[in-house]
Amino acid sequence: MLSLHQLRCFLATLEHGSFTAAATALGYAQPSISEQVRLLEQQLDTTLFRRVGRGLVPTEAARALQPHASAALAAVAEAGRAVASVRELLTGTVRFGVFRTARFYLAADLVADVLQRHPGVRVELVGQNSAEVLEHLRKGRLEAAVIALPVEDENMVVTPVLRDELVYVSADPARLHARITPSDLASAQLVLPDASWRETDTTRRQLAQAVQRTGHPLRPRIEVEDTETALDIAARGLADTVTWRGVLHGLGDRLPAGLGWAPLRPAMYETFAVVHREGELSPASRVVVDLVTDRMRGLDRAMRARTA
Amino acid sequence: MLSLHQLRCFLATLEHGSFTAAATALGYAQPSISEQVRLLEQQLDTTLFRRVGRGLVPTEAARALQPHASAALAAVAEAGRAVASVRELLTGTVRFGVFRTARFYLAADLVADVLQRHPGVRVELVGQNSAEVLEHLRKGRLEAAVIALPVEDENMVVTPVLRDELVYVSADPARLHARITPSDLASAQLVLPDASWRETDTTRRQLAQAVQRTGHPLRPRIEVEDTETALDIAARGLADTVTWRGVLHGLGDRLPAGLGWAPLRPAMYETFAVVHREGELSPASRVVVDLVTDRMRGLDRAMRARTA
DNA sequence: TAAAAATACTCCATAGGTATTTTAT
DNA sequence: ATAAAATACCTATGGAGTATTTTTA
Repeated sequence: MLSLHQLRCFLATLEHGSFTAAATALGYAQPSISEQVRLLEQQLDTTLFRRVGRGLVPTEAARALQPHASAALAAVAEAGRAVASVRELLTGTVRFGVFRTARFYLAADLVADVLQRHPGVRVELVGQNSAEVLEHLRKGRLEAAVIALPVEDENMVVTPVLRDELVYVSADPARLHARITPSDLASAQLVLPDASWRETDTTRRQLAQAVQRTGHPLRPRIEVEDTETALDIAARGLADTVTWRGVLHGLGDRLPAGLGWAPLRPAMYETFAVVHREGELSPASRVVVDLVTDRMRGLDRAMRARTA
Repeated sequence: MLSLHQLRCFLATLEHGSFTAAATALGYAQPSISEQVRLLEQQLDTTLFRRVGRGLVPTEAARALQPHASAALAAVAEAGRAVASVRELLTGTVRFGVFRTARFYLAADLVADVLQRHPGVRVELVGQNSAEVLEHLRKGRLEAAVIALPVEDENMVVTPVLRDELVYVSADPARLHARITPSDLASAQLVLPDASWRETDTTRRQLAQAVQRTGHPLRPRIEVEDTETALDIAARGLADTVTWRGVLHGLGDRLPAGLGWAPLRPAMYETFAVVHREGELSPASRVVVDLVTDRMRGLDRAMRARTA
């Protein structure tokens, strides 16, 4: 089969007019070049240079070959550049898995950070739910992510970055007087998010377990997908809900008016961690992992400070 | 340096999703493929496939590489096709050297023959004079030609194909009564072609030698480049000229009216030969060489028959 | 348990070198 | 006599194989 090396030797010979000159230009010995061209001629079953005296004259076949040989070498050079440009984060896509409510914690700031450092890249933050994202990590479709623990997989590198507390949210101040117990939850009219993931979602399972111990099932009156929808419904007084302090913190003054919150007792926590497979991370993922770790840890400190 | 083989292995792996499948498709053993991809990754300093479980997941770098790898392979395939197409005379240029008056012998028929057999090719019939064409052959700029002898070069394969006789041409029947001797030539008012080549042209030299022996120089009254111009001038009665019987034969009824001819005594001959360098001829030249040899030999027989 | 990648190793083709010869200017 | 290609021969790299081990679904 033809080789790029043969084409390189051929083009150098064509350009410089002799094997000797081509050899000098390419940094080889003359016999090496003439051998490569000979092989090329053999494989193409044609003469590329007439050996006339001590010179070479390109044939018609050589003229026909030239542009395609150049194109092949150019494509390979371009291939190298394209890969380098992805490697150096000048182009390409940076993909990162996130838990659904990550937008309340990282919001657009993460994307802004990435784009500022690497203006050429595309960014994809994917993930509907921690369990789903973990599955993507396992299958190799995602390289790294920030999700809720637990992650029971010894092939994953898990770096906890933020511990958050679950709180009870209601539009009715009366319902917020006391600290909320599992039996309060069992009797409450609740609206809960993550309808599609209720079986696997870790928060749901924690809640369900706590309520279960009171002898009652966890039966939310309303189920929706989105946390903000649940908060909107709670703000209308249609039901109460449960969410992370980090969400309320992240929403800030965009929190629907009239809502208040109270802690659960016993307290329920969720820990978020940056997770990726063992082994080398791509430069792109490395960048996002570092940024997310920083941001989430900073947020963790900020929230703990507010509690203290 | 990157190799086409690596790119082929990479693309097959990308397409089939595993080294094993790629190896089967390409007809190699699995370790050979994974080794090639490993080398490619090393040379590009990037990971192309994440080894996840017993499967492979292409990275962003792999996606960036793919189109360029395909382009390189396509260019190489195209290179092979282009060369083959020249080799098979489907495209490309057929170049052949001819003496200046060849058009009277071969005319457009040769070109018609070539184009009929090989409709895709370009044809170039080049040459102003046998001496110039021989120089082109020596320098390798031409592969084959039909020119006037002598060809004194042991590296050339010389195949005589037609012997032609020089004749005296005049518009004045009185000057054609006798057979023309060198002293007649010496005293005649002559128009001769090949003005630019008078030093090297073999016919000129033959004529000059014969006239020289009478003690006079050959001093044509008029010199032009083109044979037909010389004949036109002769037809106007401005001077007599000398040309080949083959020219008159080739012109047929396109010979300017009023011209007649007479043989020279002693007779002077010129032999035309197909000439090419020793060694393999390209298929294109082979075709033209064969066609020209056939046509010229046929013409030679026809002209001898007319003389007998 | 099955399927795929990785590893270890052996073998051989070939790229590349040096030295020399041939050829043509 | 010079400059270039061709030839001869040697070495080392690396591509391809088989056999085996490791990993994971």
